[in-house]
Amino acid sequence: MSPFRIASWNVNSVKARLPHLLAFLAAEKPDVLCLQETKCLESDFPRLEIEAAGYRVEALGQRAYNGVALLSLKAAEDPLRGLPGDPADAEARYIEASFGAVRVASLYLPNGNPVESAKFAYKLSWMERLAARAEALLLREIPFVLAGDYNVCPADEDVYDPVAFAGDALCRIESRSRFRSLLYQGLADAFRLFHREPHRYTFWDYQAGRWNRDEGLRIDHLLLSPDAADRVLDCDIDRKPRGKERASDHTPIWCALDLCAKSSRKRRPE
DNA sequence: ATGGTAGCCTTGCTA
Repeated sequence: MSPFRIASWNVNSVKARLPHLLAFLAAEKPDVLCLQETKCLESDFPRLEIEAAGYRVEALGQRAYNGVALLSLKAAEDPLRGLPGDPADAEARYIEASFGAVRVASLYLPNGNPVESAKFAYKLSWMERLAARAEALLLREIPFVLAGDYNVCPADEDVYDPVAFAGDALCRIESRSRFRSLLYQGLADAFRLFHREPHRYTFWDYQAGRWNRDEGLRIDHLLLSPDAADRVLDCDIDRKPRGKERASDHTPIWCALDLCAKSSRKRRPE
């Protein structure tokens, strides 16, 4: 059986990016594509065009900002819309569903700038809710992937100018320590399982020619549960979509899982 | 050099 491929892409408006999105689906044919910053209500989602390309749509949206979705060749099962832990949080930043044996989340973590504002506190509390969700999923002992725009550069080597970004919410120690906590819980940063080199980015600001100078940030991540990490075959960043005209400021990251592989992982006792 | 760009049912906000 061929590998199960999962990609994640912050498209910065699914309507503005529809031609590039359809081209990516046709060229790469991922089993699941996680989208962030769709920036539209579910009722405005370009569902017909995506379904005509052979993909199912599970979306959580709001007007103008945020918005996440799961596009998949096979139907999503048992979807969860919204990150648990705060009933007052109305921002459309998390959607999760099962696709056969693997569970996948598409998440758009709050940016958190400026750090003096309530936005930073919201970011940190959102990360703690994500950790709680990860713990609940880990107890299931299933392969799962938490994919998306984390708005966290895990280390200085993931930033083109770490000095300039030292105080930025994407690089602050509070953000990095919470990201590391997810790893200490048992999740694996899929990209770093296969690539040790510094300065590999997933985002380049539209301003100041950052793309042409390859001055970017690594903020889009695929975090794998132990049972997913046991089965991962490869992971990489696909820079091609960022080089197009009218591109998103982010480019896709993907991984391939061998779901037929047996895990040798010891189960927790009953 | 306090700019620059892109997308949003916009005239500022978010990134």
